Amino acid sequence: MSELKIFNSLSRTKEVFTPLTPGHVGMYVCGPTVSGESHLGHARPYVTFDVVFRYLQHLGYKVRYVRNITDAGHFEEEGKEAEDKISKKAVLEKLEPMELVHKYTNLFHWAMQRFNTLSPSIEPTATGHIVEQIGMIEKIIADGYAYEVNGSVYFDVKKYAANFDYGKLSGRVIDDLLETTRDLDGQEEKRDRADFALWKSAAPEHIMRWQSPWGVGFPGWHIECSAMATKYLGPRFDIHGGGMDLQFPHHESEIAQSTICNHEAPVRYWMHNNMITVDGKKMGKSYGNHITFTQLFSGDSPVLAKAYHPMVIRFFILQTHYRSTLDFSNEALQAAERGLKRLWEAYEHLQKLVRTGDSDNAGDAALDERVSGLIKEFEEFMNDDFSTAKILANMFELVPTINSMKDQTIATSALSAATFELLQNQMRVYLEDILGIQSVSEQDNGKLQAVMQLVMDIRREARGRKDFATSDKIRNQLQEIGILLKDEKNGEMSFTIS
RNA sequence: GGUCCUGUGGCCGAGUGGCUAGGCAGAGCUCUGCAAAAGCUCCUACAGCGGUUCGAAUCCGCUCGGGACCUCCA
Repeated sequence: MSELKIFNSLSRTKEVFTPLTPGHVGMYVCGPTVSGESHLGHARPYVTFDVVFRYLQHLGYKVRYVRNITDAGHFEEEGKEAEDKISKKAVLEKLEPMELVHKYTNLFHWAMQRFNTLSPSIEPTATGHIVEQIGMIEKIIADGYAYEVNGSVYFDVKKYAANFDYGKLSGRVIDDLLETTRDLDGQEEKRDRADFALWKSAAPEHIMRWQSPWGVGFPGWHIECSAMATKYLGPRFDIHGGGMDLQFPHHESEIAQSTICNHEAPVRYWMHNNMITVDGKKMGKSYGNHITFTQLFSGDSPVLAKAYHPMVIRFFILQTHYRSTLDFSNEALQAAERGLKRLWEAYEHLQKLVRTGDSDNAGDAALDERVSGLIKEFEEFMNDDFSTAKILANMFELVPTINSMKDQTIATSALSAATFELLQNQMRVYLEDILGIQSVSEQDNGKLQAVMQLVMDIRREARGRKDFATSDKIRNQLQEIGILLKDEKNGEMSFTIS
C-alpha cells in the first residue's frame, strides 16, 4: 500500500503524511466571512477539503476538522476609513450585525449541505472567541513582539523577522515588503509599515465592539484563526488549508502570531487550493465576476446559460487537481453535467448488477486484469496529493465495461467474482464516500415510483401489441413533463427526471 | 516594480524524460418499431526559438502570451 503524500506549501514539495499523534489528525480550514453571500469561488476550498476530510477518515484516522465562521467583520486594516465591513452593511440594510451574520451563516450551511460536504467537527465563530483572542494578544505583548498605540495593538514584524523566518510560507522577503507596502492612512501609528494589527481601537460609530485591556475595539484580521486553531487543535497541528490568496498575508501572519504565543510553528502541512477563474481572471466579489450559490442553483444570472445542480459543481471541481486554476464557463459546466450523468447512471446500473456464472474465475482474463488494475489505482491516485481528476478518468474508463455488462454484451462472469465485487465496492467507496458524489435527480418518492411503474407497464403492453401510437404518446408526453423514458436492451424500461 | 505560478487537440482538463489520460463537442458504424441511451471506431495535441539527452509536453536558457500575491479576498 502506498503512503499518502501531501504537497506542503511550506516546503513546496510533496511529503509523506504522518500525523503528530498516531491515529489522529487535526485539520484547520479557513471558513467563510459571513458578511455576504458566498460564491462559486468559495466552493473550491470547501469541496477540496471535504474530500481531504473524507479520505483521511477512510484511511482510518480520527479527524478533528475545524472550520471557522468569520462573523466579527474584518475591518480594512489599512483602508481609508478603518471600518468594519459588517457594521457598514448592517446600517445599509437596517439590520443588526448579528442578524446579518445569522442570515448568511444559514445560507452558507444550506449551500454546503447541497454540495454534500460533511459538517466540520467544530465550527467556531470569531465573536465567540474574543476572550481567547485577547489572551493571545496579551501573551504576544508580554513576549515583546507587539506594542500598543492609542488603544490598538500591532504585531512587530521587523522584530519577528530578525529572529524567525517571516515570509517562509509565501516566499516573501521582508525588505521587499517594507518597500512595496503602499503609503496609506493609519500608518503613522505603526512602528513599521509591514506590521499588522492584532487589536484595533473602535471608533464610536463602530457597532461591533468589545472591551479589552487596551480599550473598546475589535480583533485584528488574522488573530481569530490562530486563537481558535490553538484552542481546538493545540499549539501544533497537522493540516491547515485555505485558498492560495490567503497565503500572504493571512497565513504568514498566523504563523508569526502562533509561533510567538506558543513557542513553536503551528502547522506541519500547509495546503492551498488554487482559484476559480472567469476568462482567466480570479473570481472575486471585488472583481464583479462572481456567481453566488443561489444564482448558480437557480440559473438566475445573465452569465449563466442555465441552472446547475450542486453535484455538477462538485464534480466540476473534482475533475481538476486542487492546485490548478479552474476556469468557469457555461460550456465547461455543461460538459461536466453530461459527464456526471453518464458516470452516475453507469454507477447505478453497476450497483444493481448481479454476477452470474458457474465459476468464480474470470471468463476474460485480460478484461479482468484491466478492470482490477484501474480500480487499484484509485488509492494510488488519492495518495498522490489527492488526484481526484485521475480517479474520475479511471472511472470513466470503466464505464463502457459496466454498460456492456448491463446490456449483456459482456457477461458479468467475464470478471472474476473477486474483481466484480471489488468493482462494485470500490466504485461505491470512492465515488460516494470519498468524492462525495450523490444522485443529481430529485429525491425518490415512493408514490412517484409506483405511478411510473404503472405507466411503464401500460407502455410495455402497448408495445407488445405493436400499438406504437400509444407507446410514443406516453414517451413523448412524459418527455414534455421532464421525464425521460428509456427502453433498455433487455426489454426493461427506466426513467430519469431532468 | 518585487516574488511566484502558468501556456496541452474545437472546448475543459490529467500528465512521474521513452509506453496515444479522461470528459464534452464532432464524424462513421452497430443495436433499436422509432427514439433516447449504450457499444465499437475515428479525430495523436503539447506557445515560439535554442540547448542537454540515444530519446523532451516533461529538464535548462531566451522570447512572447496569460495569471496570482504584494490591499479585503477561498
